[in-house]
Amino acid sequence: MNVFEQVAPSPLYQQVAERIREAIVDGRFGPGDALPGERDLAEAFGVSRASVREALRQLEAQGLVAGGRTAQGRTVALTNAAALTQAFSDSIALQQVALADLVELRCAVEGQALRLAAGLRTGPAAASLAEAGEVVAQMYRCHHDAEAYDRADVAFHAALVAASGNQAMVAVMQSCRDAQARHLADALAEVEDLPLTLGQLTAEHEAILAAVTEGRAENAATLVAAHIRGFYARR
Amino acid sequence: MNVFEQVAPSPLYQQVAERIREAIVDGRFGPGDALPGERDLAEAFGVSRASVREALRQLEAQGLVAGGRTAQGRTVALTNAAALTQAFSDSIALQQVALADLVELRCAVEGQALRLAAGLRTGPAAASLAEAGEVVAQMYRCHHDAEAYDRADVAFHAALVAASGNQAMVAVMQSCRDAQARHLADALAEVEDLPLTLGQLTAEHEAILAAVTEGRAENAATLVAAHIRGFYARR
DNA sequence: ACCCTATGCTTGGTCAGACCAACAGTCAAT
DNA sequence: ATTGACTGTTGGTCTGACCAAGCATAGGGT
Repeated sequence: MNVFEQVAPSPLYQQVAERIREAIVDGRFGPGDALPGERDLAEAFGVSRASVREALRQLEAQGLVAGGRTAQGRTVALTNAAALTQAFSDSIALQQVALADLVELRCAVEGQALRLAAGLRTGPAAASLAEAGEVVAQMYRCHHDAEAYDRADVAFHAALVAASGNQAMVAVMQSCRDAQARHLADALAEVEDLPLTLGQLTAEHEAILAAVTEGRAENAATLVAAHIRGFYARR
Repeated sequence: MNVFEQVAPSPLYQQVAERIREAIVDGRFGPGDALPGERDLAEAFGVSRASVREALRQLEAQGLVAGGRTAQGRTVALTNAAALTQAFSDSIALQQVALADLVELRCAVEGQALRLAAGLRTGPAAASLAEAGEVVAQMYRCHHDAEAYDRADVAFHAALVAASGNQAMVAVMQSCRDAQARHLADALAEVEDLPLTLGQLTAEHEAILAAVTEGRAENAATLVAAHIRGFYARR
C-alpha cells in the first residue's frame, strides 16, 4: 500500500460527497430529513454550487439522497433499495452476468430464506406468514388480471422472504426480480390461457406457504426454487 | 395510476444520463472504450457542460463510466461491481440491514454456489477448483501474514464461487465480504495467536474444497456456512 | 539520424454569476 | 374565512471563464 497521504487529492465533488455521506451515516441526517439547500452546502464546504450539485448527483445515484424533483424544498435521505436493483440491472446490461445467473441467485437466496423462515414459523415469522396467506387468498380473486396478479406475486414473495427476518435477503430477492422484470417484459402478458396458468401458479404459492408453515424447511426451499425456475423458463 | 403523461419532465441531466446509458448498454460504447469529451457531449445533446457533468457523476456512481481522475483522456465504461458493494455498504450504514443479515446472505449464496460447483466439478468448474487448490497451498505459506492471508482468502472464495459458473453469485459474495470488511475492520488484526488461528482456517478451507471436488454438495454447503459464520462470530 | 525539450492543444475540474419555474409563506382585499 | 397577489427560496440550467495535467508535435541540440 501507499504510505504517502493522498498525493493526488480526489476531486472536490467527491470529497464533498464523502462528507455528506458521513453526515448521513453518522445519523446527523436521518432518513426523511431535509438537508440544507445547495447554496448553504456550498458555503459550508467552501466550494462552488456546481461541485455540491455533482456530489448530490452522485449520492442520488447511490440512493442516499432522494431526487429533488418532487420535493420543492430540499433533498432528503431515504432508502437505497433502488441502487441495488440498478446495480443488478446494469450488470445484466453490461453482460457481466447472464439472466439465468440472476434466476439461480434468487433461488439460492429465497430457498435459504424459506429454510430460515420455516424454523421461525411460530415466532417472529408468524406475522409475515399470515400476510403471505392473505396474499394467496387474494390471488384466487385475480386470476383474470395479469397486472394485479403480478403485484400480488411480488407481495407474496416479499412477505415470505421477510419471514426469514433477513432484510438483506428481501432486498436482494426484490432486486433480482425487478432486474429480471425489466429485461424480461412480462412473461404473463403472453400467456394464452391466463386463468389456467395463474391457477397453477397460485397452487404452487399455496404449496410453498404450506411447507413453510408446517416447518418442512428443505421442502420449502425445493418448491420455491422449482417455482422460480419454472416461471422464468416459461419466458 | 396517473393517466396523464409525465406532466413534469425529468431534469435534463437525467435525460442525458439515460441517453448515455442507452448508448452504453446498446453496445455503442464497449467496456474500456473512451467516450467523447464533456464538451462534445454537451454539444451533441444540446445542453450545457454542467448538465453533462451531472449526468456523468450519476453514471459514475452507478459504475457505468469510470472516474476520470486516473485517465487524463476521457471517461471510459467498465465494470459496475463496485456499485453493488457500495449498495450493500450503504444498506448497512443506513441500518436497513444488519451486519448479521449480510453474513447469512453470504452463507446462502456461497452455500448454493458450492452445491452447484460440486455438480460441475469434473466439467467447467475444474479450472476454478484447481485454482482454489493452489490458493490453499499458498495459504500454508502465509500463516504469519494477516494481510497476505486476507488476500488469499478472498481469492479462495472467489475461485470457489466462480466454480459454480454463476457470475452473479460471485459478485454478491464479493460485495457482501467487502461491505462487511469495511464495517468490521480486520477480525484477523486482533487475533493473539495468528498462526494457530490461520492454521484452523486453512484446514476449514481445505475441507470445503475437498467436499466440492468429491461432489459432496450438501456437505460443502454446510461446511462453508459454518466457516463463514464462525469467522464473523469471532468478530 | 537521433534524442530531448518546448510549446500548444485538449481534457477534466472548478468557479462565479446569472436566469427561470415552481413552490411556500405572507398578507391584504374581498 | 376565502381568495389572490406578492415575495423569497429552492432546484435546474446556462454561459463563460480559469487552471493543471497530459499528449502531440515541432524544433533544437547532439
